[in-house]
Amino acid sequence: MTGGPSYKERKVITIGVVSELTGLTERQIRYYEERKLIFPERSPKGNRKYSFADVEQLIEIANKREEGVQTYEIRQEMVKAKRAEERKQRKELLRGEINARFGIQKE
Amino acid sequence: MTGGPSYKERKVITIGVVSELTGLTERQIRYYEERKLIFPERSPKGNRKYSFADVEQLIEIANKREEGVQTYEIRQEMVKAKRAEERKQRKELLRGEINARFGIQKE
DNA sequence: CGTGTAAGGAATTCTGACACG
DNA sequence: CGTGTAAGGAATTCTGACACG
Repeated sequence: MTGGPSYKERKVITIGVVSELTGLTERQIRYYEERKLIFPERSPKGNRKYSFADVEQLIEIANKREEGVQTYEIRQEMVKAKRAEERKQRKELLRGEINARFGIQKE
Repeated sequence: MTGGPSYKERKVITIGVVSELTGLTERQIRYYEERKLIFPERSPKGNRKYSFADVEQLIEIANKREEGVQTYEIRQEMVKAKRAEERKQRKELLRGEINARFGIQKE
């Protein structure tokens, strides 16, 4: 809990390197951003920077595209997964609060 | 044991980003390479690429430089540390071989 | 020794657009 | 829809060198 995001999440990789790592063209990578499938940060002067997690996400996207899945569908899956994740988070938070007030000694 | 070097060791970061991350100038970073304190890889077209481990190494170098330690001395420390590491490795390897031939059932 | 800087060139990245389908 | 490409400009990176000390 000290140094911020881990190596996997730090956004430090330029688009050219991401292209090498994923086999995708820069055009494709920028397009997937336009379709909200990937969210690079920007350097001070506006260059895109990606994390290893982004690279892995892009590889998954590439696989789905090869299977003929459209970017819109991939986007829907992502939104759905994200909502499920949030539900889980809220549930755990709630369980924690309940335990803090009533828990443990009760049973 | 599958996908090669981990996030920490993959050489994917360009010198400009390393400069931001470490606070060192590109000139300094290239000079420390000349003095064999750091070993970036090269992209197909010759651009330097660094790992997170390299970034951390550079931060340590920067700290030592601030204390007035010369690059030559830093280099010596690195060589020494590397040798100690190799000795440890050989020792473990040897122990493993001995165990494989004579170990365990003997006692 | 360690670092700054100006120099010139090559490679990178960016955006907006046209093309095909 | 998803991707290629040519266009023009701005920023990046590279090397070898001179400077100071």
